[in-house]
Amino acid sequence: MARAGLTGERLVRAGAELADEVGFEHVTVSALARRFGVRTASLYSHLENSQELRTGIALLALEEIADRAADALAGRAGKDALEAFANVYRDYAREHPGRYAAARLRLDPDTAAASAGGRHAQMMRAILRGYDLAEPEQTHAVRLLGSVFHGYVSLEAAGGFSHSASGAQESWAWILDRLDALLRGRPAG
Amino acid sequence: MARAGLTGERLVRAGAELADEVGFEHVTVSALARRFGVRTASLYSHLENSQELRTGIALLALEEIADRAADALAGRAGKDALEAFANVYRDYAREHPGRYAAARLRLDPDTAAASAGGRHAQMMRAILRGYDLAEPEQTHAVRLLGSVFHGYVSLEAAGGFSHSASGAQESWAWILDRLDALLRGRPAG
DNA sequence: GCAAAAAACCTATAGCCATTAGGCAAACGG
DNA sequence: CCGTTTGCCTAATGGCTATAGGTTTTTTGC
Repeated sequence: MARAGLTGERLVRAGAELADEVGFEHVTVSALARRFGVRTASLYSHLENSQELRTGIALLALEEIADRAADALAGRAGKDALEAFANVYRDYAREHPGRYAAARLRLDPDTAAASAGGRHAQMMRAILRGYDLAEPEQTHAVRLLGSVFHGYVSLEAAGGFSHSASGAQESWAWILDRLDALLRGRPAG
Repeated sequence: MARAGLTGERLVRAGAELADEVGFEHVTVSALARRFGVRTASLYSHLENSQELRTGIALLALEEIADRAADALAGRAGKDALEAFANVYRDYAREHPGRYAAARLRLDPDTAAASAGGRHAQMMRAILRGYDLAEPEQTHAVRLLGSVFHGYVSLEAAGGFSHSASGAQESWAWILDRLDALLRGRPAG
C-alpha cells in the first residue's frame, strides 16, 4: 500500500480546505484522515492533538490574510489604502469562510505572539500614518478598524444581512467612506 | 427517587449558566444532565436534540439583551442613547460571555424571524432617529453600528486587546464619540 | 547493495458525546 | 384505588479524540 505522505503542513493545509467546505467547527481529525484515506490514529504522528490542527489552520489563515494585505497595501495610501485593506478582509472571508473563522480562534499568548497577528496591527498603523493621529488616538483607531472589519465581515457571514440582503456592497462602501472621513476628522461628503 | 423536575425552559436556562461558566462551545447535553444529577438520555424528553439546546440559549440571550437595551434606551436620545445601547452589548458580553457567544449563533431563517433579533434592529433604528439619516443611509448606519458593537465586543472577548490591554475603556469611549460625530455628519470635537 | 534504524501507517482499545428504543415507577385523574 | 400519563432509567449504537504498541516501508550508513 502506497503511503499517503502526510506531514503536519499538508494536514493543516488540507484542514483549511476542509474548513472552507464544511465549516471550521466541523473540522475533525477523523474527517481529515478520511480525506487522506488513512486511519484516524495515523494523524497523531504528525499532530499533537486536534487543537494543534485548529491552531495550525488559524495561523495559516492569519498569514494568508497578512500576505494579501501587504500586497494590497503596496503603493497605496490614505483612503485608497484603507479600502484595499478592508477589502482584503472581506474578500478573504467570502472566499475562505472556514479559514476566516479559524483566524478568529483564541490563541494562547505565546502562539499569538508568534503569529502573523502582529503584522495585521502593523499594517493598520501603516494605514493610519496617512491620517493625522497621534497616540493614544492611533491605538483607538486601530481598534475601531479591527472592530468594524471583523464585525461587518462576521455579521455578513452569519447571514445577519440576508433578510435585507440588499445593498451589502453599498453599505460596505458607505461605511468605508465614513470611516475615512472620521479618521480625517472631517465630515463626510 | 425524587424527580429532578426538568422542563425545556429550565434546561435552557441552566444551559445558559453553563455556557457562561465553561464557554458556549463546551455546552453539551451530557454536561447539562450531570448538572441536574440525571442521565443524559433523560434530557431527550424535553429536548429534540443538542442543537435545540444551543438555539434555546441563543434565543434567551437575544431576548435578555433586547430587554436590557429597551430599558437602557427609555428616555434617552442622541449620543446618550447611542452610548447606553452600546454599553448594554458590551456589559452583557462581559457578564455573560457564554450567552453572548450563543447570541452569535447562526439561526435558521424561521427561528431568526421569531427571535428578538428584530427588536435589536428596531432599537438601532430608533436611536438613529436622533440623527438625520434617510434611507438608504439609515440601513448602512444600522449595519455600521452592528458591526462596531459586535466587532469590538468580540475582539475584546477574544483577548485581542490583551497584549496592549491598556485603555480598552478609553478606546471604547473614543469610538462611541467618533461614531456619534460620524452619524451627525460633523467632525469630532 | 544491505542491514539496522527510523518513520509511516495500522490494529486495538478506552473514554466521552449524541441519540434512540424500550422499561419501570411515580404522579395524577377519575 | 386503579389506570394512564409522564419522568427518568438502562441498554445499545455510532462518531470523535487519544494512547499503546505492532508491522511494514523507507532511509541511511557502511
